[in-house]
Amino acid sequence: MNALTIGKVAKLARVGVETIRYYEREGILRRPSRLAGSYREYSPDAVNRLRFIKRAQELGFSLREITKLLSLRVEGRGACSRVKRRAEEKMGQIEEKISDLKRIKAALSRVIDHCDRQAPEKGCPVLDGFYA
Amino acid sequence: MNALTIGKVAKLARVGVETIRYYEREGILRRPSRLAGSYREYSPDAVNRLRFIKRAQELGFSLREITKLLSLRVEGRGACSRVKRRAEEKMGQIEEKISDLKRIKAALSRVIDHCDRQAPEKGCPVLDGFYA
DNA sequence: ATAAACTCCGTACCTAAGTACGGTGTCAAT
DNA sequence: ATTGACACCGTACTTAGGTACGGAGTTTAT
Repeated sequence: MNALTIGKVAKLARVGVETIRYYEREGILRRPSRLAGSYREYSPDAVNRLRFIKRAQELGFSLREITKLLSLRVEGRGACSRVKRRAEEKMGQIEEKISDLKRIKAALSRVIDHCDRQAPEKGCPVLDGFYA
Repeated sequence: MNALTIGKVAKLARVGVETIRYYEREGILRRPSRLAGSYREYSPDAVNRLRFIKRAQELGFSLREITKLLSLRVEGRGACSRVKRRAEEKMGQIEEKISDLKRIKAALSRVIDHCDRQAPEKGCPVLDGFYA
């Protein structure tokens, strides 16, 4: 049999098998169909979903937030305005993240610049740039 | 006495007093000087440092990473190239975070757009946009 | 000068997010 | 048909990052 079993998904998404089972228990991943022998069988989408989850965590979102983020879609009438509001809210947050990251980036670039001109730096350049 | 005690710093930085003591134990915050009565006394910088730490956590950095980030400064000779290399590395990471956040943002904006035109969405628009 | 509010310290406890264990069942290759 | 790799499940353990507790000392306000 040549199915996408949990181990293969884990390897492709670079996560542990136990992590996948954990996500399933927590309702972050839908429970997959089962093969004859009771093994889990995944669709290739599961790999992307896992990769997204991992990356989103590195971007500072909790599993709870990620779950909500991934479920943002328009389904059925009435859901629309609610979904839209949540999407807009999240977009705002993300814009703030981007702008703070840019500030840290700019601060780092000042550090590098000071390095280049061998000017000894006093204080904390990274911090100094952040609350300017 | 009108000193910046731990409670005031905590309030200004919107963190708990216990968090500050925890950061001190973990070496993330330098141990402050003490007043006569053995109370901790902070400089106003401590507040900014704490705010930075909190924000950086929300941007997906661990306390360990944040500590290293905050210590990136040129001090003494020889340190320069090492500092520069680390700063450049971190800048790369940050650029990747920014670009992934932008992709999520674009995906959200597609969700909102679909909402506006009442077009029912199939699949997962957020996810679909991420691995395009 | 006494109470309320704040701080001290050490230790214990908590939550999120995994990670490991151990005994059993399944599959693929020899 | 046996062996090795993989999967099943439930439960227990771990790590990061706090948060709470409790008894004692200090400061501030009344």
